[in-house]
This record gives sequence, structure tokens and C-alpha cells, in this order.
Amino acid sequence: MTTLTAALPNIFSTLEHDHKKCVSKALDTAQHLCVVRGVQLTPIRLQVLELIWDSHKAVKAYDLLDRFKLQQQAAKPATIYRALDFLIEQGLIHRVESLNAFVGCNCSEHQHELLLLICKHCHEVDERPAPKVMAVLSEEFSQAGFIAYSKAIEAQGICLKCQQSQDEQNSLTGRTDLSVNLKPYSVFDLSQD
Amino acid sequence: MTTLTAALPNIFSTLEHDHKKCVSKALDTAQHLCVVRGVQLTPIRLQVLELIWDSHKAVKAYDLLDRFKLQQQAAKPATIYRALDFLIEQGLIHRVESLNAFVGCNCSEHQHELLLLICKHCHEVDERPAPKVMAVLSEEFSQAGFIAYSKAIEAQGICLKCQQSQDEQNSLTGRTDLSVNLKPYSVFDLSQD
DNA sequence: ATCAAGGATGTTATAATATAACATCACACT
DNA sequence: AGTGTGATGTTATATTATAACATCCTTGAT
Repeated sequence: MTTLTAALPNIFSTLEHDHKKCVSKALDTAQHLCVVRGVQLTPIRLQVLELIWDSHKAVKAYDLLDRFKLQQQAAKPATIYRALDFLIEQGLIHRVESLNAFVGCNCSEHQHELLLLICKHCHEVDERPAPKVMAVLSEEFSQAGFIAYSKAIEAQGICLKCQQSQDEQNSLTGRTDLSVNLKPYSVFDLSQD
Repeated sequence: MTTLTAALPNIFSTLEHDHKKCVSKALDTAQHLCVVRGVQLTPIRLQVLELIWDSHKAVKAYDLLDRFKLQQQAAKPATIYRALDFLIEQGLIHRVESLNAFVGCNCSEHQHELLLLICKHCHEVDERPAPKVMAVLSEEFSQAGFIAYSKAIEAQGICLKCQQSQDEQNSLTGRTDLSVNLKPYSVFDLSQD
């Protein structure tokens, strides 16, 4: 079993992922960075960050608001959006553009460009550094004479964990293919007409 | 002059870009693809496509609606969104996730993954095939055991044309740097603490 | 000790983006 | 004529995000 899970690239596999540790590392880093930068990680901002780190799924602002309200009943959208703005500015979370949602950044202490692997099935987001991709991207930019100020590489797909649990289901139901319910990203090509 | 403009990677440079030709090519391709695929490029869908191709800027749905209303006063959001859905499905336009906006696809006849260079200044979007980027990306996916169904690579920055026109302005105003008004995508790195 | 300045938050309202749900229409096939 | 399908019309509403202005709190200058 250990060998199996050790082989899994998916870092959130429940068998090897200690989420409490993961969260406390993220919060510690956040505290540290804010102190160093002389910015305030206020109770509201910290609470929102904690809510985001509740899972590795991308969360919607209004879902955060609903959960935030359990503690601060009078909270309004602006409360959440302001906290989100701050956290994004400080690189502590990412905005997932293709979902209008937010996810904790798991390497906020480093300068980095981001590759987000977004699972359509479980909605977890796996953030990867992907330096090779970024190097090639930079080449493209300079070829185009383009000065890039932000890069958001977001890929929608199915994570390994969900592929596997789907495989299990399929072995029971007789289904063989996950992709039947999904449209591949490009289904037409007339270039060889 | 010809040599100068010929050296410009920016394909929308007004000096070399015949937009009428560009649009009619796009519309012809769209018509052709729809016939081949047996789907209907209805008057509404065609009109919306034309409105989008009015420029190479990304357009908002409600801006399209406003312009559409000049011809069909009673039009409602659903009219536009339905047309947009169709055009996206057919690969005739792209949704720019980071802007909640839409832009014509300039190579809809080919299967392709997209690299969108989005100019913060003029809002034009330069779509590039970028096969190298995509190859490296695919490597990343397989390393992660991730099955990707869509890729949207969107980079925000300043296109060459705007850099140049800004340079001209700066030579008059004495400014030297475009980036002063812009936040680079990563301004902090504590990794060498 | 006041007072001004700046940052954070509270509060109300509204803007901007997008979809649901159901009715109707038009055309194609039988 | 009847039926099915895809497109559109129409109303309403959901979802996401920001504007604008008031208040409060800390800090530092006078």
C-alpha cells in the first residue's frame, strides 16, 4: 500500500496528506510573510484564509460569505471581497479565473508562476510550479514582443484520484470510460480536408 | 517602413493588418465549418459573430447586447448568451476567462490549444498556437496523472504596439518606463531568507 | 491631549455577469 | 395533420462583484 500511494503524484491523496499540518503550514507562512512585509493579517483576513484552506477545492466568494456568517452574522459581501483582495495581493491565495473561485496558494513564500490543475469532478486544485512550462512561455512572450505581468495557466480535467475512484465504480457498473460524460477540449479538426 | 512593420510580431499592427479581409476570412470559415458539421449558423449567431469580430479586443456580453439591440431592440441577455455558447462550442470564438469576455478565434479551422496574450492597455487579444508550450504542458499533465479537457493559457501584459506608442509618449513626457503603473505578477520572494 | 492621516471595517445600494424556466415558432419528416 | 427537434422569445432571478460613504481605531505629529 505504501508503495502504491507513494507512487501517486496527487498530493492530496487522503492516505498521505495530513491536512491539519498542511493548513497550519499555510497559516504560519501567511503570518510570517505579513509580519515581514509590514501588512496586517487581521482577524477577518485570517478567518477568510482559514475558510479557504478548509479544503483544496476552489471556493466561491458567496460560499465563503455563508460560512463566515456562521461566526459573524452581519457580514456583507464587501467583507469577503476585501479580504480576498488582500490575500491575493499578498499571494496567499489564487483566484481561479475559469471558476470565479479562490484557492489557497501552497507556495506563497516563493516567487512563482502558477499552473493550476482543476479537477472537474472533485473541484480540487493542484498548484504546480511547472518551471519548464514557464520557461517556454517566456520564450513565446519575447517572440511576440509581449511584456507579461501575470500568467494564469488553468487546465480543466480529471485528477488522478477521481480517475481511480471512477475506475472502481466502472468495474462495478461495467463502464469503461470516464470521458463519455466530458467533452474533450477540441473535437473538430478540418485541417486535413 | 515595410521592413520595420515586417519585423513586428504583432499581427494587428494597423499598417499591415487588413481587418476587412480578416473578418471576411473568419466569417467564411465559420460558414464553411457550420455547413460541414451540419449545424446552423443562424442570422442571430452570425450577427453576434460579426459584432465580436468588429475588433480584436475582447468584448463583454452586455456590450454585445447593447450593440445587438441597435438592430433588434427587443433582444435579451439570453439571446446573446445562447449565441455565445454556440460559437464557443463550435470553436469560433474564445471565452477569455480572466476578463469575462469573448474574442474571435483566428484559427477555428484547426484543432488547437490556445495561448492568449491579452493587452492590459488596448485590450486586444493575440491568439497564438504555441505548440511548444502545449507540448511541455502535456508533459506536466502526464507527470501529474491529470487528464486535461481544456486548457486556457491567458497572459496579461502589454502588447508591442502599446509599448511602442507608449515609448513615443514617454519621449515627449520624459517618462522612461511603462511598468510604473503596473504591478508585476510577483513582487515578493522570501525563498532566500 | 488633541488632532490629523491612514488603514480597516460597517453598511447600503447597485452594477455586472449569467442562467432557469417555460412559451412559442419554424421546419422537417411521417 | 401529427410529432419531434432546434432555435428563439420572454420573464424572472441567480450569481458575482463593486461603489460610495460612514465609522472606528491606531499611530504619530504638534
